[in-house]
Amino acid sequence: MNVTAHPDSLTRSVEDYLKAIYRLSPEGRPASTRDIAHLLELSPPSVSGMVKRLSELGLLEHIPYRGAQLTEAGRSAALRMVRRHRLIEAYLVEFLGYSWDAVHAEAERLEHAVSDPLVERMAAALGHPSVDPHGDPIPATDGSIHELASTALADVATGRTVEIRRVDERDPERLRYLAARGLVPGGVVTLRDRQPFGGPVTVEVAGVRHVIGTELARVVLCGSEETQ
Amino acid sequence: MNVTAHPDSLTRSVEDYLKAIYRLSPEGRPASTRDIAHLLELSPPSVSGMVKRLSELGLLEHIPYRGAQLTEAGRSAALRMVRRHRLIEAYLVEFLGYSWDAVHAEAERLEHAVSDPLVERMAAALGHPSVDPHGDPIPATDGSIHELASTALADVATGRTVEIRRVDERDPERLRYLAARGLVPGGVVTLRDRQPFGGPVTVEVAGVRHVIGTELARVVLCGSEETQ
DNA sequence: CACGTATATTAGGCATTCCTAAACTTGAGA
DNA sequence: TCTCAAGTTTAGGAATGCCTAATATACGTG
Ligand SMILES: [Mn+2]
Ligand SMILES: [Mn+2]
Ligand SMILES: [Mn+2]
Ligand SMILES: [Mn+2]
Repeated sequence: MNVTAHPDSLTRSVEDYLKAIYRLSPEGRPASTRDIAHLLELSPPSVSGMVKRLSELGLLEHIPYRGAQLTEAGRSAALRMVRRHRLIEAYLVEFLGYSWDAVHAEAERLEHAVSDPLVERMAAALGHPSVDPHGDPIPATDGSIHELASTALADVATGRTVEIRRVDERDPERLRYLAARGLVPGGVVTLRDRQPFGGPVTVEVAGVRHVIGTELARVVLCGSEETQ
Repeated sequence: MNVTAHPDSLTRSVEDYLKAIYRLSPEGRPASTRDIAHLLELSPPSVSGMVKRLSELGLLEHIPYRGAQLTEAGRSAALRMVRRHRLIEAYLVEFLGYSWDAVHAEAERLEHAVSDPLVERMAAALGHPSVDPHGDPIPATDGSIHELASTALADVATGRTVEIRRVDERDPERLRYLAARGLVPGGVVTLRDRQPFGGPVTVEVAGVRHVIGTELARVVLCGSEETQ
């Protein structure tokens, strides 16, 4: 009803559900119970129950057996959490010596505990950055967000030179592996070889070649235009 | 049983109960249900129930109708929270431009969300301070804490000059009032007058006199030895 | 020592958030 | 069109953490 409703105090669970559903609805397509359950590491029945409650709260619309879709209120609450999460990550790297593989777990808890003023003080201390340490764009306070078009490293044409834009933040080991090879946002890579049948790609970074499996090459997103 | 038990994940509620009971047991004397309920703004039956659970968890000993007393495990968990709380307050003042009246509410939430490594990074950034912005001593990681003996401003002898050591942190308005008059830790005050029958005291700070009501003068703690 | 009040506990209930097992719906393929 | 597997929901239950109302205890006072 009240689209601009200020969700005075959503619980940690509710906030994480909204964030998950936001993440699973790139073009506003409804998110499935199964995918939400998988992302949050919960059972499908738990998700069914919560989705029902959130729809009663006006945070999402639910068509049984079809999926859940955020309302404007839900989307704005989700973006508020995404902003917090990414600014906290940036702050921890910039001011507390964290490495990019350790910040996600910390932010996942802190995002629910910080106040709005604290988030804005961190943003100011950082000079209002536009992306977090993984290259993910940071939504503005009004909920606007600039997603840059990007191509998975797995899909870059052979011979093409591209700039890495963002990397999936969730697996610390994967992040350490990538960082050790210069595969970080801003890094420039040239795709040298691609093996058929979903085989690995060979990339060149700062003159060094690395063979990267498909699964990994799918979570490294690159600028879709060549960067030279 | 396991005295050095690492409380792997106490809930926010449990952590706040332990902190409250620690605060209410200055010399290890048991804390009453009533006092715990008052400090946490909960009903006495809620406290009775939680105290029973915490004693089953080995975090405190409870003699029904008499009171609750922390075990070593409970005390160490409480001190861990106190360390977090006070370091967070110090960090917010030092690095994020917070004033001393705003940090308590923020720390009350953040203390449950930070990781041990983050707390230690904040401590290092601060140069391992010994007191927080309110003058409260910061326990070491091993749980040791140096409480300095102190006298309430309300009890300082007339004519005496003392240094302010610590101020109760809980009421932001009170903290602003005190700061505006120079009544902050490290501030030097001379007690000029005391009205009888629990009347106000007159103090001199940096050449200016202020009349301070008894209730207020009781939460301002001063060095028990003269400082000058 | 009995009484009454302050304090504490027990009884019973509700909201939240999770679970497993059972029942239901959907839709793709036989 | 029928079948059935995958996916979803409902049913039922547990833990946490809070509440109010009722009951029990402790202790100072007469
Ligand atoms: Mn989270
Ligand atoms: Mn990130
Ligand atoms: Mn707290
Ligand atoms: Mn403090």
